[in-house]
Amino acid sequence: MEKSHKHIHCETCGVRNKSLFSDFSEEDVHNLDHVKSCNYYKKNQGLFIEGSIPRGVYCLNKGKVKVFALGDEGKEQIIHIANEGEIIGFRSMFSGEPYRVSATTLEDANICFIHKDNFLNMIETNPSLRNGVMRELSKELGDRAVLLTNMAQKSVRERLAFTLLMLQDVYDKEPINLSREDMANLVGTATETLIRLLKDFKEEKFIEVSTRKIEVVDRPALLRLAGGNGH
Amino acid sequence: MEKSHKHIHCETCGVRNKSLFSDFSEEDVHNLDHVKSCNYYKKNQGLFIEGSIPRGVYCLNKGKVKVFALGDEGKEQIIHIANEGEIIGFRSMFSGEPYRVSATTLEDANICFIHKDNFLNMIETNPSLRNGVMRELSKELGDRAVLLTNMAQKSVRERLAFTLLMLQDVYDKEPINLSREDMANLVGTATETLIRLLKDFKEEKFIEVSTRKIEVVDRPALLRLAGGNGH
DNA sequence: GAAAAAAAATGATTTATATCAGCTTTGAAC
DNA sequence: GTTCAAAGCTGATATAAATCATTTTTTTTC
Repeated sequence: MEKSHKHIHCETCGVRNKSLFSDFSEEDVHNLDHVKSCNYYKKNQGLFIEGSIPRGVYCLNKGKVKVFALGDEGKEQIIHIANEGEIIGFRSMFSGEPYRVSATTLEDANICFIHKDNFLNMIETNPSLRNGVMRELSKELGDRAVLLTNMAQKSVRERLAFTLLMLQDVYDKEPINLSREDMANLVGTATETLIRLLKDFKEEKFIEVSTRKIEVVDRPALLRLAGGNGH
Repeated sequence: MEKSHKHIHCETCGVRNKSLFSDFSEEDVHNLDHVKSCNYYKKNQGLFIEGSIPRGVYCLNKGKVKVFALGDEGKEQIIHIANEGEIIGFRSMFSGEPYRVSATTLEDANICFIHKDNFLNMIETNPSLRNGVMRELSKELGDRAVLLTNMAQKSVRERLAFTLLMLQDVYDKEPINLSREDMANLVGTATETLIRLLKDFKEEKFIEVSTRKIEVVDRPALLRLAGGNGH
């Protein structure tokens, strides 16, 4: 169901330069290619879920993945949207705990899997990977402090502006393509509220919307809103 | 102003067993003691502030420290309360960025300082410290996913219950002793709202309050509230 | 120990946002 | 191309929580 035997070679992987494996030696890359496996995932397919035990890490070759926690009423809180080149699932591996979050594809995807033992071994023996991982963990910790502050102190309108800017970066030149529900779960609001605010933003000419696709057309305005006084 | 020359020896430090240095060899401890410096901090004294460049890490020997980010209107969002034995400030060091958060003592404190170079050197050469740091980073990242979800999805009442339980752990057997403003900045609400809810909790016999000190007397009730349906 | 300052508490009012209910459009499946 | 389910949208209403304005209590300072 989820497996494809089409192997993507790390040696020629187009997104490796964006990844934590970017400064691997030729030998390391070869070894990496040897131990990893490649899988094809359909849209909305789960990679792992909260509470289960990590078996390894996932390396995104193609496609985006949402990382989310479940609230008490089962509502998803999206913590992060992972993009091509990103490695996900390594956090819980170091802490030895079960996953604290779940991950699901947002579109059809090619994702490689590296078994825990192999990955931890690479961490031990490869200082540059290790440092990259530590840098990544630290950076994300900082990002989350900002997210938490936004969530606690900003209005939904401000958070939406912030989120749209973030999404624009993730989707790069392409239009943002996310369900309203996912977007609401990212902003931390009700779907209805999100829809109403999107309409406002559209009328205020901050964004352009065609069915579900969204494009940011007035970045400075959103920046102003997201940054400071959006009242 | 902030310096005391009373040196606290790592060899006999009472909280070292709770710290990331707990399984240091005798030699490592001796070396650590040699490179660190000890300082006395008064209540509400800053250790470092958002935007500045990390010079090293801080190891709490005595006293608690609040770690917080500043919102756009200058309101503090408290991210974490660090306790004795904790090492703080190492996150930004790995990412090479300026601090994303600030840290200030909540009470008079003894805090040791380890210079960046020395700390990074220990990380390089001491796998157990390194693994401890990675475990710590990962764990905290998981905690923050939960915090973010709480902030996005729970009511202030539920978050207060959650926060009180957390604070009870931090203060251990002692009563919680935090200003109402700090507590509000931890819960993510207005000070007035926090005060009103504390009154409710007191009337519902979940807590006992004497002036500013708070004791949890009905932990199960708070757990129920914090966990699930607090409406 | 009185005076001043800071923190805590209370009351009244407003408002942003959730919730509920119904309607419409879109895209998928046959 | 028609049918059906899911996603998107709109309107009405309720409410949790912020804000503003005072008052009271506690803590600090001289």
